[in-house]
Amino acid sequence: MNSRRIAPPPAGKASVQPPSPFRASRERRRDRELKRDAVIRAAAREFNRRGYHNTSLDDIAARLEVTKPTIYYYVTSKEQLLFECFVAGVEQIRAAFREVRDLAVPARERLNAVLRHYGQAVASEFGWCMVRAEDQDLSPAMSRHIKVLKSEIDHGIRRLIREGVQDGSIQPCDAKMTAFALAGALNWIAHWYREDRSLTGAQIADAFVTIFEAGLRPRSSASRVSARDRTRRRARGSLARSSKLQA
Amino acid sequence: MNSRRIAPPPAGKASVQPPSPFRASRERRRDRELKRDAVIRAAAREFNRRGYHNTSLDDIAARLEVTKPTIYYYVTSKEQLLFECFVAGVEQIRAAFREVRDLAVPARERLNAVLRHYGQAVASEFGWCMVRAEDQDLSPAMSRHIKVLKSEIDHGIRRLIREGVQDGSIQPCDAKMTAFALAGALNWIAHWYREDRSLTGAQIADAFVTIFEAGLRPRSSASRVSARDRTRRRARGSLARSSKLQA
DNA sequence: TAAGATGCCTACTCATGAGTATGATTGAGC
DNA sequence: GCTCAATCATACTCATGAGTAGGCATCTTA
Repeated sequence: MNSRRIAPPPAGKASVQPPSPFRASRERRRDRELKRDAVIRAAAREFNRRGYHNTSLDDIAARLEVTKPTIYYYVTSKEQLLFECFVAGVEQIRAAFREVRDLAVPARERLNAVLRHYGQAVASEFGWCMVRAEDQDLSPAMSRHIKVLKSEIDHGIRRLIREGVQDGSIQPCDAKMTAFALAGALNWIAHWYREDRSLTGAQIADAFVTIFEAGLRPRSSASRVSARDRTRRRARGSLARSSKLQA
Repeated sequence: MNSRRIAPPPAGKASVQPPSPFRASRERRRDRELKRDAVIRAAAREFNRRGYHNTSLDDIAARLEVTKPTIYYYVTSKEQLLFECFVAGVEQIRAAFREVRDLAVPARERLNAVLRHYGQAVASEFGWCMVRAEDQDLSPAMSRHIKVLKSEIDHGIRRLIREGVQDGSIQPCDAKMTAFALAGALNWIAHWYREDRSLTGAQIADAFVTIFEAGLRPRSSASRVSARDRTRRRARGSLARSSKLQA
């Protein structure tokens, strides 16, 4: 419920292990905000590594080389920790919407810009919390708050899609389902990006936008040769059987 | 580790509350398999409702109108319960691959068929478990097993994409990223389908396949009017600013 | 109808982890 | 140097929930 917001992660590659500001110097220095941010960021990292329920506050504290009560000095509960991580991630996406709102370009380009930022946010250190924060893990109040934020983003995407259909820059489609598909593909990055970090968040986002734009079906220019002619005939296949796949 | 597999859910709309076979009749009947399936299905439902960690075995037992030790009579641990739910979901997708393998149709159509089954599986009662089963919640052995199954499906999709690019039925693209995007969009159904059940799993899957096929950019036939001409000019926008969105 | 075998329950153990009471230590301002 | 507030640690409490020990019915089979 704190209105402060975590700054986006420092530029450059994901820092491997940022030094804890707690043990930075022997004297206890008084930079509360800095330390609070460090607590939340450490929590995000641990949640990302081991999941919310499998991470104890002792784990997070150990990461920061402090003890559990110190965490509680900066935050009121474990739940709030998750919530703050969530908000930090979502805020990056909200910023993308604001940045794009007044641009004089077709809606599809504005949508692409938002999706690019979206993808990068999901690949950030807060991505996991943003995407996996379950209503079930949070109190009703926080759950409601999160739902509102999520819904806001969802409707922002739908609106851009509708505008794109209107201005002709986007293929006519069901805005709701399309928004679900786009957001889902991007959200899912948080699941596999931990294992496979061969690309940066920006590269992934770009690749996804390219895929969304083009679609699977070949464009006229690319389908000079009839697809049917090149189809491999298969041994035991039958076209009759294929009909039931449409059911 | 049990090799038995749960049958796909009974046809028709999602049954609201199937009667517990435990209290079906006064006499204790000896249909072990049936009851075991009921245990796993009940677990899937509760995990779906409240999440894995927020569901106690007492909850699941209560659902079945039995007590916790009864659960342990059919299953060795909570972890195994999650694992069985996962496998039950994944098996539906594996079946789709088998069914499609020998069809003599372009790869894009085979891919579409798989994606349709995929979407329906994710919208099924086992969808949540299949999609949200985290490695972190499971023992190393089961985690490995799950990763193998997931990877199998992932590579199956990639293969179909590559075949489609080869036979000309699919737009040239990065098979790995495209597979991630498709699977992600479909997996995400498990997240929102609990709240919004206005469509059936099959309808959602169809809608998604349509979206994937078409892509966002209008097809030649649909873009008779230049997009640029229809673009709304916006008050405070500037094209100069838009350049930084590409960064 | 006696003797297992099967199915299920009552009543526990026990580890884990969130959150707290209390007090020690340090720095800032006077 | 003294005082107070900010900062952090030691050492707890306490609820929860996974898993188990042991026993009582009920059914099957001879």
